[in-house]
Amino acid sequence: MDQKYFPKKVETKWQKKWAELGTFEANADPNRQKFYCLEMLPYPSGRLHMGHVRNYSIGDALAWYKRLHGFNVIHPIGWDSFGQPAEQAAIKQGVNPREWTEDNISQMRAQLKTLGIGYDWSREIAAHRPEYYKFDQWFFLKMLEKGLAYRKESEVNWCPKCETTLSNEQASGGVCWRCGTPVEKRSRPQWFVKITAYADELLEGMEEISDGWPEKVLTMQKNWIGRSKGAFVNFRIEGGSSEVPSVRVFTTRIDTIYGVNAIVVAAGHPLVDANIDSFSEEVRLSVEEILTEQAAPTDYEAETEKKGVDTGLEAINPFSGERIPVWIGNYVMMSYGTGAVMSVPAHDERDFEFAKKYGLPIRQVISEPHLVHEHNTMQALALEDAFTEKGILVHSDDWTGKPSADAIESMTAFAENKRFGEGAVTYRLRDWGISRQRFWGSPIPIIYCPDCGTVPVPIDELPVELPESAPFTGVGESPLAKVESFVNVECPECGGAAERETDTMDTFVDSTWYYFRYCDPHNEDLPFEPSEAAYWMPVDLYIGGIDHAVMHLLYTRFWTKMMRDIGLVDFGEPAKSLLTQGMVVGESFYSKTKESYVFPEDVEIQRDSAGRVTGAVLRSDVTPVRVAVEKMSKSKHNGVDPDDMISIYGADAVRVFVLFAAPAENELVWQETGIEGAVRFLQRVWRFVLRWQEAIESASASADDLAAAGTEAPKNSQDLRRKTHQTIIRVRENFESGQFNTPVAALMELLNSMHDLAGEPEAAKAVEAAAVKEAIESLILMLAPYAPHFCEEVWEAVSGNGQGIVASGGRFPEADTDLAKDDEVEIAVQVNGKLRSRVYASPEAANAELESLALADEKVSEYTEGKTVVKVIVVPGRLVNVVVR
RNA sequence: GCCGGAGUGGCGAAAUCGGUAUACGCACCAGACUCAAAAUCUGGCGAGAGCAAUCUCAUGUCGGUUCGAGUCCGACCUCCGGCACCA
Repeated sequence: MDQKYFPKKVETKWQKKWAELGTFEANADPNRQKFYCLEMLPYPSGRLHMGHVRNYSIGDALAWYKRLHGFNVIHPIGWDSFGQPAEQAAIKQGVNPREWTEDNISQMRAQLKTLGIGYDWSREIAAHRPEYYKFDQWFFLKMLEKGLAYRKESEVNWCPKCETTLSNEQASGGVCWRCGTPVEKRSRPQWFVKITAYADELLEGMEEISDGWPEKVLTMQKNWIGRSKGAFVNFRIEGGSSEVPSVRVFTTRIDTIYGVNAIVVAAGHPLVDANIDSFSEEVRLSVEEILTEQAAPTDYEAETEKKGVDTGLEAINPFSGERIPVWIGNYVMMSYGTGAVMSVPAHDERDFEFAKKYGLPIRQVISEPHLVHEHNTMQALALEDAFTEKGILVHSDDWTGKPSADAIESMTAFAENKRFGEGAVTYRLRDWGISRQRFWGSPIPIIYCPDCGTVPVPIDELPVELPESAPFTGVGESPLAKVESFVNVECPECGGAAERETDTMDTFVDSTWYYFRYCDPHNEDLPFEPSEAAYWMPVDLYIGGIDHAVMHLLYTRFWTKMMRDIGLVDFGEPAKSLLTQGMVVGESFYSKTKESYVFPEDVEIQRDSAGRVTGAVLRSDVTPVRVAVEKMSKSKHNGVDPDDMISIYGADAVRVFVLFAAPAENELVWQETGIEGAVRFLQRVWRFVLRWQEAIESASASADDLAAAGTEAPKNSQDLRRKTHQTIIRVRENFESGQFNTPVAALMELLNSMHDLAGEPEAAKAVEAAAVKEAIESLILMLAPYAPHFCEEVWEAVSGNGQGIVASGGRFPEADTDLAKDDEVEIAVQVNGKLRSRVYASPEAANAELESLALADEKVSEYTEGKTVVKVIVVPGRLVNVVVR
């Protein structure tokens, strides 16, 4: 241990040692309890950003914590290395996507090693390598076999000028990213995976994981799946083409059917197609307008006004026999449900708005129970708003007077009997489209033969490898379609000339099962050996951004169930618990005059006397600058390069800071001054240990002697031991509940107490030195998850063992609850709920004792004098509240 | 627009079970050490009133439940995430 703390030196030393000793390599061992700590797979952009640092620091802290508890910890990493940026770089800069990706991975791997995250590098995987994507293809074929993969027509963003498919990002703002041409939607055949077959199971499985997953994530998934129980009802159409004699709607509220004032269909509904020639000019124009509007990429910001047009057709309400108009509305989507709805304005908000706008009749058929009588006598009541609750039916023939729930049941049965409808369950969830018209992804292993049709590539011919390169023009068909040697192939069935599928898979496919692959990363025959996965899986803690709450996490839950059904695993939920971390944000400065983001060093921040930011100006010309806190990015000049931070402050300080600064779930505002506090803390620990090193080495007192000294020990030592053991309890509790910021605060407090209570090492008695030794060792072991290099170095100095903390038997300290007990606690005394005084008592003091102590208190009598004590509430060990009148 | 969150000192935050609001850190102020500075150490630090003891107010806003609300309930405001081809 050097006289001064040199982070770089310590970190280099231990990173080398860890690699040599294989400290973080894990092997399945049925005799040991495993712990699977997983962080979300990064996209190899080339540079680590603070979000990564945060994600991996959290994971590594927990991995260390579990190792210190004797768990067999697996903590792997890999690369989500397929995807758009590599292909974008190929188009823009002419680089080879494979080389570009490999370079990025090398850079980021080096950065991760500098950070000292304890990964098992022998398990590293990368999605773009054939040995990995072979099994994307393998899974696809398995799903095809099971009927879980199928092809259908579906829309893509299309640039008519570049004649190419665009991602939503490339089509943002409704125009092509390269040429600015307005983007259209175009239909083409694409492959889908039947996630909807697992919709109910995805809902049911939530119960199993509800303890470990944030409720908000499960709620979001629940809403995304959007299960609704209801009924299909067919409405006969009068006066239209015989091609489409009726329209089917789905409703969850069949009980409101006597209030239907119209049928509203989507512009793309077959009824519209079938009758388009008989429609008036006005209707035809509206249809076209709505279709054009719906063909543009969705702009979520813009509020779409409800629009519609009466087709002139009529539908017959099968319950009442009433004739109602058929409308076309822009708020009805062909892709959702049946593409037609029954409009019940009195009981649905959207229908209400629509009816108000077009002056359609609004008839109330559900009433609040206490108003039923009025509704039976009056025809209708002018409604202010739609009444969407369930209630009692009115004006509904035989069903009048029935409660909604009963009516829904019997009306559905009636529709089934009369064969114009049936009960049904629908989902908002749609099947997962996995086709991408791109090069940089896993090829879909399908061959199209003019004679045999769609033929799967035989499983023993996998992988279908991507060619070395392709023409990357950004124009025309996917680059892969232009590589003849790839496209032209013999049909596996008839041997005739055939063509390969040139679409590749969505990169979400790669990330659905990567953490299963970590269990057995070099398997050539199977995605993983079931026995390996059986040991390591499921994941004990999965850590990643909240932005993945729905899609990735739903896909991967689905994939797990699919893998269970093909016999690879015997469970259906891949992760026991989930921690969603917040974003890392930084202050950004936008100059209105320059219309661009400017560098922080060019900005002068103005504050009021209290220190609040009131504004900012550009140093050069004193023009105003807008200050915001936004997600870090290069273009906003508010990013921080982790490498810079590490070289200035050291990896340990960076890690301590990101974990200390905010709870993992919160947004983290990057402030460089904060990290200096982290370094200062480490340096204080270093100096303290250095000062005491000699004294604690010569301290002969063992733990037993310490215990024997008991109450005979000097007060300072007793106080220090109490603080040490209280800290152990706190840190443990916090870790177990997923709090990573508060343990650091607790450790800082412990260090402060050590300073206050330790005294001078030269004058310390054996018992005192032993108490200090206990504090130091506990502190180091508890700090190791945050600052592993630092703690390894200090541990080596105090223990004399250079094999590393875990290998030399270092374990998380155990708390002695007796030692942690306070002699005396402060009890708050309130009068009528307001804090008036404090009394001191033993933590075990009985309620009656606390009550009399409180009532005897001078301050309390001041407030109770002349009044009657109505009630005294005592919370043991906390407070006494005297209620007077 | 739909779905899901979050708002506590100058700043990051703590209080996890309805029980002493502001632990810990940053910034700032004062002092010690120093020729000086840095580093380090000591002390102060929500707002207002008061010489002081102390009192009043304060957890986005408004209202409610309770002996007691940052915490529970209702309405609102602001900001953030997701919305199926960024990952």
